[in-house]
Amino acid sequence: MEQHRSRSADRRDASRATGAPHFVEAPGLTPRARLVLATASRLFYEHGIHAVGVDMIAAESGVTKRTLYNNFGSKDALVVAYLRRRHTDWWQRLEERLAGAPAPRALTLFDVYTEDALTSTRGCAFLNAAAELPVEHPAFAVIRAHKGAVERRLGELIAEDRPAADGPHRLARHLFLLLEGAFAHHGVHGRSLLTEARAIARELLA
Amino acid sequence: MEQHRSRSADRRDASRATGAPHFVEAPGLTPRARLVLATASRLFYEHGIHAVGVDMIAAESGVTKRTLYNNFGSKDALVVAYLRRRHTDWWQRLEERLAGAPAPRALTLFDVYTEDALTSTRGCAFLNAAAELPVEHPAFAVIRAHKGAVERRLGELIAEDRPAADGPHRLARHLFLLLEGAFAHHGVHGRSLLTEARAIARELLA
DNA sequence: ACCTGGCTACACTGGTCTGTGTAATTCGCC
DNA sequence: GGCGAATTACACAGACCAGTGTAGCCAGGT
Repeated sequence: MEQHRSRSADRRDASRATGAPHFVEAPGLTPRARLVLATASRLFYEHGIHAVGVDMIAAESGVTKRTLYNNFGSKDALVVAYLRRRHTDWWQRLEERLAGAPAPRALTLFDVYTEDALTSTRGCAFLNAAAELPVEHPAFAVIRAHKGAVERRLGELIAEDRPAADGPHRLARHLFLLLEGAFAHHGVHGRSLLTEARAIARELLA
Repeated sequence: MEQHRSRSADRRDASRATGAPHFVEAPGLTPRARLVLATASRLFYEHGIHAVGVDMIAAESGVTKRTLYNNFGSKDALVVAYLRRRHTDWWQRLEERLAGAPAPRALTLFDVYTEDALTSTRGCAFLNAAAELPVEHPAFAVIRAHKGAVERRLGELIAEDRPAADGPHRLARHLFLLLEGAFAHHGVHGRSLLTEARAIARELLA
């Protein structure tokens, strides 16, 4: 299970090493591979990882299973790619919104999360993946890295909003808990508490 | 898939109908059925529902697969029983703690959650189940009912702590988000933020 | 004209999944 | 002792699972 590196993975590494520009949208991926990854993302998120087989992904992509395996090597690797890409896409969107956002910019995090919540009823892809993957799974590190990055960025934004405030750490944690709680609730009830969480956060930041 | 009612399910209903006393510990369940349910609870929680097969549950219980199916009828029904029981057990424990708890009793919820978090690293069984089950699954209603009950109870406790406070609803939601966020985080990082969440909650209640 | 990399088509492996059929056996209870 | 319910032992079905092997097609670049 997953002993070889795929050709496109090698290609990606090569482009990184030579400093060639790589795009957020499918860095070094073959067109078919991009298709597969997009389909897998949709299905994994919508139905869960265990519930979606590689046959389904290939069929839904209009691609042979062979192509899938030539590009990603294993289902586990595809899951990693899914979450990695989900993170980079999300992060880029966050930074775009942050660029022109008014203070307190910490609220922008709530806005981006709210955007996500509007187009789905399955909550947070990373929380869901963590719930059904064993901690030894290579994708688990991606999940932890994502959540850690979000929490860290939130801390930075709060420190920037109130430069010499007492206990920015605690406030950051407080807001992070509100975010996670609202998103977790969204996964259960299909509707979000993010607007409420945002309102609470605004009061706390005032 | 799941068209018949098991004999023991009929028996349980009968005991309810006749007003016979039923215990929280396995109401009307056969000894073997109790064993199976206990094993299933442990395995489902530890490894996730999709990752655990009925063969594994039967083997781990030292019971034939036939016995499992004679008692529960289907895996789906076993999952429902798992979450139902998890709810009733947890609820009973909560009410016991609440009985002799000092004000503000809303904090007791955090204490019970913290207790749970001490003995595991996989977060909330209900959030995890919601993450990997389709919304049409019969167990999903159990999950929603559980979370709804917790949120409602929290509202009652807050209303009791501060009888005429302004916006008890909002405060209840605020504390609920803290709870859920802390437990979700626990599922990802294996360590809990519940002590921090409790500290924040105590300040909010003061 | 040739070569190469991406892709298709398709069969196939070995394993696991939920669920069933059946006959023999044990257990609790009257 | 005997009745009936619970359980065992075990084989089996049919679907699905991740993953592989192989041969050939096709397009772009040189």
